[in-house]
Amino acid sequence: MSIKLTLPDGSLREFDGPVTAGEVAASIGAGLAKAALAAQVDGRTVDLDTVIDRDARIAILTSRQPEGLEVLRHSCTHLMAQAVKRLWPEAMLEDGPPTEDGFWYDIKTEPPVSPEDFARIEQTMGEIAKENLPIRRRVLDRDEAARLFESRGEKYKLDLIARIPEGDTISVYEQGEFIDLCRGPHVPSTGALRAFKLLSVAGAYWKGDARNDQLTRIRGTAFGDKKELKEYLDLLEEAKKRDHRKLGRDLELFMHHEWAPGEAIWLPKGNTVYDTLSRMSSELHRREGYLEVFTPMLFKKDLFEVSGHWKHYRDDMFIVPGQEASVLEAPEIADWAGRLATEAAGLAAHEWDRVRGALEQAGSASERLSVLLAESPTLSTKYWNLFEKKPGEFVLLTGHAREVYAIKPMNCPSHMLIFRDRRRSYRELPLRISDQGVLHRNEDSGALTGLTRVRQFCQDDAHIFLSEEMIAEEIARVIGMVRRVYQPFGLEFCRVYLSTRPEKAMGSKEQWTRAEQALQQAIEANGMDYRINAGDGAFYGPKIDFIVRDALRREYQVATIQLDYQLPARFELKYTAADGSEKMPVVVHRAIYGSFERFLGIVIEHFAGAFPVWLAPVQVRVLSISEKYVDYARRVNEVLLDDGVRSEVDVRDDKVGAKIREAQLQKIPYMLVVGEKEQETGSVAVRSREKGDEGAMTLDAFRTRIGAEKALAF
RNA sequence: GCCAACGUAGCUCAGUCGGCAGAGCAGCGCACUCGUAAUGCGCAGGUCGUCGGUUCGACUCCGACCGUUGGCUCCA
Repeated sequence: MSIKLTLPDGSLREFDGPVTAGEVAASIGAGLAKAALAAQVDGRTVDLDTVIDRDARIAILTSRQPEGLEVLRHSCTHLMAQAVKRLWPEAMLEDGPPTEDGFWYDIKTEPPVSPEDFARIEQTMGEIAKENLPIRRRVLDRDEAARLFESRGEKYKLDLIARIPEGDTISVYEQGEFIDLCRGPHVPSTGALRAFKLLSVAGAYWKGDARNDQLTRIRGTAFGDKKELKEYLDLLEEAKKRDHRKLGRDLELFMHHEWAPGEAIWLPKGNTVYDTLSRMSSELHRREGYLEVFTPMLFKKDLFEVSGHWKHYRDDMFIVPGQEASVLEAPEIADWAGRLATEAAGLAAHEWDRVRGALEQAGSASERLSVLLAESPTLSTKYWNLFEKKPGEFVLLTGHAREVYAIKPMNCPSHMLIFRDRRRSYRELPLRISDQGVLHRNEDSGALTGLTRVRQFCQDDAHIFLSEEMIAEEIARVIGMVRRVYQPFGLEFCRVYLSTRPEKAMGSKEQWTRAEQALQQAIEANGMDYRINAGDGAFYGPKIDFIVRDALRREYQVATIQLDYQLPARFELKYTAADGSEKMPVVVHRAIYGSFERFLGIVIEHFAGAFPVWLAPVQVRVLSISEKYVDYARRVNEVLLDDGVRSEVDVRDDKVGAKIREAQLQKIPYMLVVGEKEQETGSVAVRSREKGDEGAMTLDAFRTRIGAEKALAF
């Protein structure tokens, strides 16, 4: 019986009988056989020793294909686990998958593995690789598997086995003394693993639950060869150099303070960049028919009760108790303790006796006040507005107890109020309301990082009120805007995700289907590459997320467009249709930068702090060669300032080399060196950040040049 | 919020066994008046994150808290 295999290039290979994937690789070429790590048979990734006994499409995987690299990394995490078991025989393994850029394994050791152990582990990994142990797959039944891992004391593995669905094949992979429960596939032997590196450790909970055991997640990465590994490690180095937190400090863009955790303090230069982004965005939105508004930061909680945030989002909101309560400081506590003690002396005898008895046990003013309020019903009734909230903390209510306010975490609720402010006509739709208001979200302390995750931020936010028929066209417009916004930054578009109806969703299935189709239509009209995230939509509507890639090819989710059927219903929004009937609009939430803070963080790293002229906080620095030319340098600076150029002047007593060095480190796009020659001819010697010395030109010529380059980019 | 590590001058980082707090850069002053990535000399700079405990004595050991970082969870 002959077997016909189709290769990826379409060519056909015939074999006399069943063959392994490895044999197919060998029949194609010795080089391929050597590089082969696994194979794909009819789209399924399998081990090289898998026997193929029928006609199929086959592709041999090496570390060049993403699928091959994934197999390599998966095997590498086994290699690491084996090394850890050799060094810590009592170590227990949990789970160890490959990831997008490496792998990790959750391991329980006592004490936990630390980065100091990496060198030893890597060395042992190298030894095991050198032993070139064959990696073999075995299929076990459930009981055999359970007995095997039971005997090895791998209690987490027993749990994994128990969670494998009934009927699924249970397989283990064996290399030397090491056996791991694994679906596979894997590389043929440990010798195929040559280029790997351990990177970090972090705590991880068993099954991701804080109540469970704390495991150590050891992360590492692996590549097909040492060169690729080095390139990746260099990329990590480069990313570290570009870290927006470091550049933010070095370039004096923003700062943080422990008294404002999660909130950036924008320094003059950072504020200039921020403001530039903001102005560009406002201008674009104006041209696109958006109406910008300015709305309160503080609302009574009633607004959020209507919007649903009070119920669903309260934990993430900052609540402001109006003027209703104040916590007493020590002197006030002493005051109140004294005042109430005086009054207590005039109480009825039976009450006073009890209070006096307890007072004798009390030491501090805080304890005395606590006793007075607890033991005397008369006093605690009279001073109902004073009470002990927790031991030692006294709260004084000063009135208006019902007026609780909250700081807005999103703009949408206030925009609902704007729509509802008067009767709306179909002629006004789509009504586009934009808002760069300040938002606060009380993010978990452990989640905060630089500008990436903050508690205070602004968005280039807008809400579009429209009818259902308008959705496809309007979304297409928004997508057009999104592309336009990223273009000047040089951020590369990768793809979009369309997230569809989740399990728990509001609104009818038909309505969702219509909405999803409208979004899909808009995406296709823009000719964009997209993937569907089934069931990942918000409960109130489907959404589109945009992914971009920066200069280091790192991917970020930035813009988002979400359809919402819930808020219009909650706020009972309506407009008068052409036929005189009343209809409920649909709302589109959309942001393009997303948050200014996060976007700026991405942009800082993307440009490595070397902003293009139109975005640079300082566009020009004029450098005087010596004291004699200070006046001329100042005049040049004035002229540029009058032109609207962000220029400054360095007239310190320092060598020009030192001034250049400093301006270069500050990543200022243009340095204008002025000395005797320039002063005499009314010119400037131009040095650009990228090209270095460009020679002299007249000041007017430079003004023309910088004028063109500083124009806002969209 | 949870786990771990970290917190010393504005920044980057030393600081031995518990015994007087250190460097480079930045800053300030003076001299030099300079032509494309660091001129020289000098001065100043510290509640060693905060509070408490142990000790004759704490930057150092212990505890709590605050903050940062990495991860988890969350969010999207």
